[in-house]
Amino acid sequence: MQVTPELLSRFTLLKPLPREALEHLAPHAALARYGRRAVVLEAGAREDRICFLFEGRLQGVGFTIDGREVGLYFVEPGDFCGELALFDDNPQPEFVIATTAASVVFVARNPLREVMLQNSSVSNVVGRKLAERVRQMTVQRTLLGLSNVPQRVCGQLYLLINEARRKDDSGEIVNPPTHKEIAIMLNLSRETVTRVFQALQSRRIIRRDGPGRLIVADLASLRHFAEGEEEL
Amino acid sequence: MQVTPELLSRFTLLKPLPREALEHLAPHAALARYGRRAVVLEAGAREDRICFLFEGRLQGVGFTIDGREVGLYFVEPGDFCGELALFDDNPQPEFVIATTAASVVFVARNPLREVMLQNSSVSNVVGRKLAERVRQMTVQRTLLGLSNVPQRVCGQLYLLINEARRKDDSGEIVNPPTHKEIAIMLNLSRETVTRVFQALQSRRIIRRDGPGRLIVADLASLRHFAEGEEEL
DNA sequence: CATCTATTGTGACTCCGGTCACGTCAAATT
DNA sequence: AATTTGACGTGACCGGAGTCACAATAGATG
Repeated sequence: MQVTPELLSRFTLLKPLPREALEHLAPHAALARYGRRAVVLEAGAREDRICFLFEGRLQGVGFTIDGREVGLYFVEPGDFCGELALFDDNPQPEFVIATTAASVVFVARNPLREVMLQNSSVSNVVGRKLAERVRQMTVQRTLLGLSNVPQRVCGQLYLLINEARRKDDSGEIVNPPTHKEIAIMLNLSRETVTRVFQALQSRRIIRRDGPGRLIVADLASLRHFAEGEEEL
Repeated sequence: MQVTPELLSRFTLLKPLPREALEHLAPHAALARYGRRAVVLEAGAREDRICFLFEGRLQGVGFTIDGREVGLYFVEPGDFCGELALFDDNPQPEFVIATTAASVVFVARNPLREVMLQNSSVSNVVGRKLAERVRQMTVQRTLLGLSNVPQRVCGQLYLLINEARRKDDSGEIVNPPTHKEIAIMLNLSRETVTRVFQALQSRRIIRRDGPGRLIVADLASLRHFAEGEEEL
């Protein structure tokens, strides 16, 4: 499907690009839709395109030798993934899977790489974004160091809100990940996540609102638990 | 202390640089020595220099809210750290600590950034290196997904050998990390790591050789355990 | 509407790694 | 040489998360 420069400019990464660069990229971009659980990027493959998420939610997923799933990161609308292909020709290290129905824009690697190299301000943006991902991974890894498991879950929830947008004292997460998807991010079993969610719901800290919305009613309390100032 | 272009060119990152670039950088470089446990880079600080490790071993370390140490990565001689400062002005996300006495070369951020931007082949190299770090973190995170703990330790040992150099069927690790330093990489207690090491030693798979050398006598067996084909 | 499938909810049991409390040992420091 | 320090070694105990099994939903799908 045809992609317009306007569509491309709606992504924060591409927004600062000059008009001409966007027009150069548009012919090499394509829109795609995926159903829940579909594989968007394949691990081990030499992907020749970068994936920009328009709507839905993606998750980077790895697999241990014994077949256990490992959650690496979530991709929120407006963000992108598979950007390692811009830097070298090594294969994509992890799978990227749609956790909900999702629509994405693929941009071919080489044209984007050209734009990046020609325009130094652009390579700055891409580099910054990659650096940001490293920071994100560092935070996520640090979460795993928490020995108190409910604390870990609260911390993850808190991160999820920040990745979306956070209002004053409450937040909502659209297309929230399933318990299992959260569990693999935190090296926990699905049941444990369920139990923590139950505890949070009974304390009116979180609440489900229909199918695709999770509402954090009491963000302050959530942060308390995430920071270990109070035990669940 | 004064640093020569020759010294700089001994680092794999800087090796491909043209002579003139190295001469441009040399005046902005300084050699430094650190004792064991010294802090080389400070978390939260806006470090204005990149750290190249000449000899010794460094470890990236984070801290959880409850004060627990989290091991993020090891830095081997020839490698570097603190490179995020090349991409943006955000603070260094984690501490970097010398796990052994170490000598490092600091290169000021701005001159290196200039060299990187002027010479597109250089920014390629730096970008590749950052991408490689993301892959490394992904592998490390995947290790944590293993439910079998001895397997996790063997996998880490195997990574440590690869980061150094690996010979046919045995390898050695100079300046091996302490049990505690390995433990925080794997979300384990120091005692657990000790017990696994004991098991590996009694099976003649690993062996200590003096203070600063750990010898992997049977690399094939180590890999077996790392891949879960045999249980410890 | 009926059926099927995936997600969520919940209890019981087990086990294994953390914690604690030591002891040992080697290396650095005085 | 004596002392101190930090790393390594090891046992006993215990708690808590994984696992298993199953029920109850809720969404998809025909």
